[in-house]
Amino acid sequence: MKIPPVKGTRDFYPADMAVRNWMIDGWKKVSLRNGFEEYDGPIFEYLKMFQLKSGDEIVEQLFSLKDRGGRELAIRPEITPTLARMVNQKISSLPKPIKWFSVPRLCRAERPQRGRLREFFQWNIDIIGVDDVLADAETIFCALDYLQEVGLTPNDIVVKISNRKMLAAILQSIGISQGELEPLYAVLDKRDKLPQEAFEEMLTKQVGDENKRTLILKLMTVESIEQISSVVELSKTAKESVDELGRLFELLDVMGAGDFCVFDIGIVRGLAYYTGIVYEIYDKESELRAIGGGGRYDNLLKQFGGPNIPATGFGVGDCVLAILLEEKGLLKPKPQELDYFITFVSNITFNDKEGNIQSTPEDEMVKLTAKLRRLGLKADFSYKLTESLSKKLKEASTRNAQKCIIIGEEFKDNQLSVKDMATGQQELVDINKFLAEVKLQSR
RNA sequence: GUGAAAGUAGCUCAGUUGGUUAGAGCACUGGAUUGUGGAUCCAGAGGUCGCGGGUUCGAACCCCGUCUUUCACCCCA
Repeated sequence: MKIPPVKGTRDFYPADMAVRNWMIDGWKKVSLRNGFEEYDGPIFEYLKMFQLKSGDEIVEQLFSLKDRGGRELAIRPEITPTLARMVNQKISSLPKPIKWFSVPRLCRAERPQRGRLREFFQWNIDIIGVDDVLADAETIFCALDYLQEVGLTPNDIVVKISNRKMLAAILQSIGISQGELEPLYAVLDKRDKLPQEAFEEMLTKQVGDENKRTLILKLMTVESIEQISSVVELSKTAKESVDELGRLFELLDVMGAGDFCVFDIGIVRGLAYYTGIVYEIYDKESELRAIGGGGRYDNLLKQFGGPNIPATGFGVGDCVLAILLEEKGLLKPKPQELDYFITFVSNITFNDKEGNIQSTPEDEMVKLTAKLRRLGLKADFSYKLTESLSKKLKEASTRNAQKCIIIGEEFKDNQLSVKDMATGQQELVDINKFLAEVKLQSR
């Protein structure tokens, strides 16, 4: 019986695995050089943990199960709640700020589409315990540090940034009540995702008052921070958060990442828990869904039963990123290589003075391969039964061997033929000398 | 979860109005070449035409269902 792979999952064949490892290794390398430490949690948690943050409708979007003890569990659709729990548990003993990263494997029971699968990897970076907008700048820098590392430029991607605190303050000064904010965010978040007409229709349903609506529509057209004050008069809080946004762009400039970043008042993020700076990273043509996004979530740890501690962070999924890098020709995983590929010539034996067979070339091949492996080198041999050396050299080529060793007649004089596969040059080397040199090389 | 389109070899695709044994390129295996790779040539293997049912003398082709993928919604933590 043939069993197909599950909807929305991927099989990682060696070539795919090379891509996945290349990407994740890059994330880890950049995280570490930006001063973040790696953490991870369990792949499933209590279902309640995800309901707490996002409500009941989210239950439909995740894979849940009941264990034999009747516990309601769910496979993690995100790692932030786990992070909150882990930090809360040790909050008093952890030095601040907490700069942690993770590359969790996540599952969401959504309908798969291009760039969105049911199982994926997500690079997460968080800074906990810093109020300063510098922390937001640092997380954005870190994301860009990686994206630049793999070759993306301001011509390829853009970070669209806004401030929820600012939006809240302005909307409240227009006359939108606290309770209306949340559903209104959901509408405003759609500005770039819907045709203008559909957007205005949604807005009309949400905001009955025409004067307010006109102001909001006008506000949503501003293209720079400076323009905001020309549309509405800023309250004290609004002015502070506009300044905060200004300071963020200053810092991003100072860090040399300013070319990637723009202000975009349409960035709201659907999620309820964001409290300040919010941003999303897109491909320049906006052909794909968001590459990643994040922002400040100052209330989340408290919501998970911890102290009132500010936090900011982002997530970048592997699916959209892989599509973008593929399109740009920037997907360059290292091919699997061998240091040595060991072959032998058939139809000879190695005899003692009396003519008794002491060993065969095949045994010598296995012996040498084992020795090289024990010395820490990547070494392999052919399982082909063919006597054709040609075929074995061909295999050495396809295996990306740097050097090919041939055990033949010259082995009787303790010599190996060592062929450099890149230059095609071949030399006779004394076997003991060869092993001594390899030993030095492997240190 | 709703609506739409697509599905032929490992990959990219051809396949005439429904007509005999479903093809090509790349990749793979063997040989040309029993001590020399990447090239070339020859050969081989690989298919229940996504799956199930129906119409028909006859189905890769038409109809229904289903699965998967993609697109538009919902959602996007």
